[in-house]
Amino acid sequence: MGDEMKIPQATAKRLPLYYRFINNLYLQGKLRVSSKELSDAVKVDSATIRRDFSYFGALGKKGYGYNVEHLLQFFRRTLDQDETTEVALIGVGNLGTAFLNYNFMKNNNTKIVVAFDANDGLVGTEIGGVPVAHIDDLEEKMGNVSVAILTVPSQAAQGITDRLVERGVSGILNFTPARISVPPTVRVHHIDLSVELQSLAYFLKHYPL
Amino acid sequence: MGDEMKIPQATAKRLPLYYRFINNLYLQGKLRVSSKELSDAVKVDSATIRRDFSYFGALGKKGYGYNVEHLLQFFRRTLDQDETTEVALIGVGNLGTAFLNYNFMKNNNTKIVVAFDANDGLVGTEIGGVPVAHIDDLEEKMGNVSVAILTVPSQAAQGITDRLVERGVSGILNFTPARISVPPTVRVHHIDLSVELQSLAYFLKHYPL
DNA sequence: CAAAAAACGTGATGAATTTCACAAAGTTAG
DNA sequence: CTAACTTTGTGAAATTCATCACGTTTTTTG
Repeated sequence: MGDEMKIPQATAKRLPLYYRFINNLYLQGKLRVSSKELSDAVKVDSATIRRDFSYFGALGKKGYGYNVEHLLQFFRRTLDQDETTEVALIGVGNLGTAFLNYNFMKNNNTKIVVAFDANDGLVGTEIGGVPVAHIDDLEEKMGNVSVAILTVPSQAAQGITDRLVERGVSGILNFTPARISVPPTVRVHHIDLSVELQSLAYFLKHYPL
Repeated sequence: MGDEMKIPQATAKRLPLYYRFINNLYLQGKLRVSSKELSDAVKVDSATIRRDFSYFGALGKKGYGYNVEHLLQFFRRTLDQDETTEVALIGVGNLGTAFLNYNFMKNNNTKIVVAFDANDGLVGTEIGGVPVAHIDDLEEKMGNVSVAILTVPSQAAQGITDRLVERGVSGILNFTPARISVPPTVRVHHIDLSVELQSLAYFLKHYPL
């Protein structure tokens, strides 16, 4: 729990990525892997990988590399893969539906357990195995999920956010273009698809490789 | 064109965000805005905003703030809003369909002009006004788009990428979990939904706010 | 008009992150 | 067993980025 609180955020953001690739290697039956091989796979500099791993102690062996199974077990523990985080999805539009059908993160530690929408035609149905409830019943039916995925129209974002926060949600993955306001105890990650596309276009024009 | 090449990447990534909010202000009829107000709206520290703007010269006036119209025109020019970047979308699954219907970036400088899929049932149809072609006809029908959105199954990612690169694409927005390999002249932005959700969960457990 | 308030632009600082580069330790081949 | 090779883990340097704090300029108020 209250482990070493000194793992850099940049490192923490890469952990799930490492986990997935190590899992792939394991499924492929690979026994060992070097930071260089892993680097080719995840496209992160090998020195960065070694540095990242080193925050957790000496996971590898000099001249050998890393034992895949050992590494996998370590990451499973570290990322709490055994304990599932329950997630609610708000807004079953195009994007929301995609996530539900995606059967998001089948092999991961997060699971969408309930969805909400204002459209009466959807309420009561199941999409991707997830029941859809009416947004008016949010407080009543969201249980005690602590994470929400927000895929509502941007005008609705702040209102819904306030209700989620009120209800005790502590993490929000915000796919709306709106920048939502939350108390300092709530963490928000923005994924702004239009900004991503535009900034890619900007980089192409102004930062030729 | 060959402007000042010294704009920090972190700044460049925020430009589209600034643009959108300034545009909102303009549509609301606001005439002026301070870095503090903008900061509240986009959730970026006001000093950071002033610093970002300063890379482009003195856009504001002391004691007054920034003139919204002037700022908007400046950003429109800087982000090449007048010149539309044509984009191809590969993979009309749940996520791809969502983007097409999203009518992505109506008011922006990027536009999906063609989509591709292997499903014969989709080929020939239009989704969100975008024609869907068969993936086998990729080379023939993609025109000279320079940016592609990749929403295919991860197994197909590298193969399609190679074809895109061969065809001259210089930017890829990759929504698959695969880390694709490209020549150094091609820019890839990864948006890894599962990593985003997992890292949010990790932060919540290990970095209490 | 004068004083007070607002707000920019930026030097300086500090924090976070990446990368270099190499000693130390282990592995492999003959 | 020895020599050659591999690869880690990490000090130190380099880079990138965010934030502070304040002089300066302009606006606003009385």
